[in-house]
Parts: sequence; structure tokens; C-alpha cells
Amino acid sequence: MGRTPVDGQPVRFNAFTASCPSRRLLDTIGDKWVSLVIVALGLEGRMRYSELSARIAGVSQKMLTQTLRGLERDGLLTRTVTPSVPVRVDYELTPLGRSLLDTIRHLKDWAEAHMSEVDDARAMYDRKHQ
Amino acid sequence: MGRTPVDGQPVRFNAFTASCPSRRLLDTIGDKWVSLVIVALGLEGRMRYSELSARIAGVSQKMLTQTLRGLERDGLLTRTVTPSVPVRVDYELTPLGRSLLDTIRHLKDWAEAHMSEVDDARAMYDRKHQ
DNA sequence: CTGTATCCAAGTGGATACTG
DNA sequence: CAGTATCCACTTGGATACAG
Repeated sequence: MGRTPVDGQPVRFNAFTASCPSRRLLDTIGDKWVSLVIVALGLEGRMRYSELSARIAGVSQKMLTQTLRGLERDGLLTRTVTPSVPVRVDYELTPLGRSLLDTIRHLKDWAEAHMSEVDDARAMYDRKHQ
Repeated sequence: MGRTPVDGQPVRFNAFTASCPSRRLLDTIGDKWVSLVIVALGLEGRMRYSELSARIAGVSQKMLTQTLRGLERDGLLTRTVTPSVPVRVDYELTPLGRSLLDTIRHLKDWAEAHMSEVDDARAMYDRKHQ
């Protein structure tokens, strides 16, 4: 999200720099299912695949698995396989995942406090522009 | 992001409910260019279209205009046209936009503090899984 | 139960050309 | 200068079928 200039050159924001941590975080939590998974695990502590699937309305198997794999890879949750028959798999937030949950709660707070103002602004804009 | 149950039924997260403020906020700031525009305007206060275009690397005219229109519609910034020749257009955050900037800064703080841990987790995951 | 693999429709966004 | 309009390549994600 823009690097601090060290050479006196003007700052130029660059969404493409792989080194931009903010961009990467936004790409992660901007994903449709990521925050839902994190919030669900934050509330329940530990959940099975089937519980997550039931809890998150509309998610397909493909997207739930893909989301969980990505979050596991990022160190935000752990995946525990119990080799019973049938197999049981549990997911749980890591400390890193729980700290991200706090950040997501800030977003949630802003959203719940201010999205109605956004709605009002939209209604007014749409009225003005037909 | 899940509604509080009022009838004793289990909570079910639903990313589709238009009424979910968190989902809508995430959709907004998850957009590739939105946060870059907001942060740029937060830093500079007021900027012309051409200044934004120069400041944000890689943005196309189409996407910059589209992003600015969306943010104007949401009441997050104002658009001021000065009918000179050639025309001059300035963009500036509204108070609502500045309050969102604060929230974005929280994200930025988490990202700068923890994305290196995510990198480490990814490296370890990729090593384990070939 | 917990996935994996494949197909494909819809959405996203860059490039290019043109305009008040 | 500050856009608008159009085309199209690429990505995203749901549906479906299959598997350990």
C-alpha cells in the first residue's frame, strides 16, 4: 500500500508489489468465504468439516476445501485428521488466526456502525443521477 | 456475517444476505483499487484525477473512474468539478471516508506486524507438501 | 465423512479507441 | 484533462461426478 520513500522520490502506491503486506491481507480476507470461516471458528473454537459446511450457508465443497487449505497454508488454522472410519477432520484457529479475528472484528464494528450511512449516500446518489 | 439468533435456532452464516454489513464492507475494501484510493486521499487530502492516476501504479482509466464513482456513490469521497478549460476535477474524502481510513489503518497494522509469520507458515507448508 | 477432478457460465478488469 | 464505450482474455466459483 505504498512504501515509505527512502530516497526522496515521490511515493507511488503499487498494488502489484508482492512485498505489500496490506495488499496481501486484503486479498486474503476479501475472499468471499475466508472471514466467514474465521468468524465461525472464532465462535465455536473447533469445528469439523461438516459442521463448517452446515454453518456457512451457500458454500460449495470445492470452495470450503479451497478456503480451508489456504488458511492452513497461511498458518491461520490447523487441520487435524482423526483416522477413524469414517475419517474425522477438525479445524481450529491458531494464535495467529485469533489475532486476525480481532482485526476482522474491527471491520465488523465499522460496518455495523456506518453501513447505514453508506446506504443513505447511495440512495441520494441514485436519486440525483436518475 | 451471521445474525444473532432471536428464536433459538442455530446461527447460520450467510454471505448472501444483502443485509450483512460486514460482507458489504469486505466486498468494498477487498476491491483491488479502493483502499489505494482511500489511503492516497487520506495522505494528500485532495487530489485531481490525474494525480491519483499518477500516484496509483498500474490502475487503468476505466478502473480508476469506476472506483471513484463507486466511492462517491457510497458517500466516502466527494467529486468537485471546476468548469475551467480544460476541466479540473478534485476528489476528497468525506468524514465517513476518513473514518473508514482509520479502519483500513488497523488492517495495515496487522498486516505489517504479522504477514511475515504468514510467509513463514507458507514456506513450511510448501516444504511439507513438496 | 472428507475430500478431488473436471467442466463451464458469469464476472472482472486491462487495452484500445474515441469525446466534451 | 477527465472521462466513456467496446472488446476480449483471464479468473472465479458453482455444479457435477467420483474416490479414499
